[in-house]
This record gives sequence, C-alpha cells and structure tokens, in this order.
Amino acid sequence: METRLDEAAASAKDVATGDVCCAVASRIAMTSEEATRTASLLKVLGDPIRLRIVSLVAAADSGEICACDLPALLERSQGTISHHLKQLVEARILEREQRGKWAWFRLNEPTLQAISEALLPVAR
Amino acid sequence: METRLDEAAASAKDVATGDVCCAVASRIAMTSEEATRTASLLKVLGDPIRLRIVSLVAAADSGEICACDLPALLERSQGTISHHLKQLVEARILEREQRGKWAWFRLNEPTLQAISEALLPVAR
DNA sequence: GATACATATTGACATAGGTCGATATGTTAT
DNA sequence: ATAACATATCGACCTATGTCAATATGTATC
Repeated sequence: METRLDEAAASAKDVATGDVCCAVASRIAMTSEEATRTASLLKVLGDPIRLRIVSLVAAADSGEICACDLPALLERSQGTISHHLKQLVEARILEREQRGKWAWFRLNEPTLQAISEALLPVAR
Repeated sequence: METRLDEAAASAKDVATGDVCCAVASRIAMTSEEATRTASLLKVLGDPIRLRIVSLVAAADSGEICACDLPALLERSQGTISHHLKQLVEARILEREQRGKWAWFRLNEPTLQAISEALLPVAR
C-alpha cells in the first residue's frame, strides 16, 4: 500500500513519532500510552449500568449512594452490581467507604476531571 | 436483601423513576435510554486504536486524515483499521469522504459535543 | 477492459466481558 | 457464639470484540 505524504499526514506522523522540534500552534496527538490510559477509563464508563451508577452518584444530593439500593434501581443481580462497582473503584472513578454493613460510593473528582481534560483537545 | 431508604437513596430512586414533581436544584440522573446511548459512544472511544485515530484527526492541521496513513501510524493491519473507522463513522464520531481512491476522515463535531455535554453533570 | 492500488468485507480465532446462581466473607445485633 | 443481612467472589455461560490473512469491491490510469 502506498503511503501518501502530504503536509497534513506528514505533520500527524511527525507529531506521533516526535520528529518535529516545536509544534507551536498545532495540536498534538495523543501518545500511544496516553491513549491506552484514557481509553481504559472511557471503556469503564462505556457500559450502561456503570454509567448509570456514576450518574446516580452524581445526582445524589448527599453526593453518595449505597450499594444496597442499586440492584433494585438497576435491575441487576447483587453480584453483577458488585462486579461493576469493583471496576469503577479500580478505575478510580468511584471511591468506596464501608459504613457499618453498608458500602457507600462517591465520585472521585480528579479522575473525572482527567477524563474531561483528556477529551478536551478532541472535543475542542 | 433489605432496601434501606434514607433521604439520599430515596431521592435517587425518585429521580430515576420520575416519582418527583420538580427536582429544582438537584441534579437528575440519566435515564436508562440516555445511559445506553451515551455508553455506546463512550464504548467506541474506549479503545486505544480508535481513540488515537480520533486524536490524530483532531490534531491534523487540515482537520482531516487519510485512511491510507493509519496502518503505518498505528501498527495495525489495513483490515483492522478499516474495521475501527467503520465503527467511528457508524457512531457518527467521524465523517468519511471519498476523494479519488482515498478515504478522508474528519471529526463530526456535534457528536463530540454531545459526549462532552452528556458527561458534564457527571464531571461537574 | 486490463492493471494498479486503496478500501471494505469475510472467516476464523482467541480473548474479554456481562450476567446469574451459588457460595464465601464481612459486619452488626442478640 | 449465633443469627441475620450486606457485600464479595467464584464458576459457568454466552456474546461481543479486536485481530489478521485472504478476498472482494471500488476507483483511477493506461
């Protein structure tokens, strides 16, 4: 396959490989590592149940929600909810706190901030 | 399993089920449909190769990139790249234009805007 | 039309992931 | 300690998905 190198593709390639001294005004593409990191966060949010969990936490007046309410709210088994909560906590999107026999979850703002910022250059 | 209904959980449940007349100042959780729609977009972005494609397009000075350059840039087979591009176009994240024998891709801003906005209440 | 090349599609494969039921572990109250 | 209940883990299932090689289709040139 022929590689056609006009200025746009060349600059994209240079930027991606670092073959450019100073890309002053032009935007910089994500590195492979940055893409892997951000994509893994987006992947965790890219499930309807997990996104609803995050949305419920964000909408809660107290800023937190009890795991015990989620199976009924989301119509999934307790085990499934626990599985999703684990992923959200491991991704550092939610923070978990045990209070008595209940587990409460609140947003981990820095991670959500990081997602927004990573998406900024893409969403302009 | 007992459902423990304190004010926080109750408001979350009421909001989710619409059992509240006017949630003036409080934030509203996503509906199931909204979550499904947004999650499907995030899922498409939640792959490193696809995210890098979007990032490359966003970083390109001309605002577009040729499919012909992507296999070399991303170290994936031509068929794999084509597969990812199809998903991005179907999700309306990218727009495709055929010019001669080359296919060019640019961002579909409204969709990216929609993603940002859907994430706003979550990322505050 | 025949050739050359870019892109799309297909088929196959391995792996990841969402789900549930069942069970284990953790926490409090009696 | 024992009982009761919330949460976590496990095992199994099925589906979705990323990948490539091979092939088909589309587009321009000769």
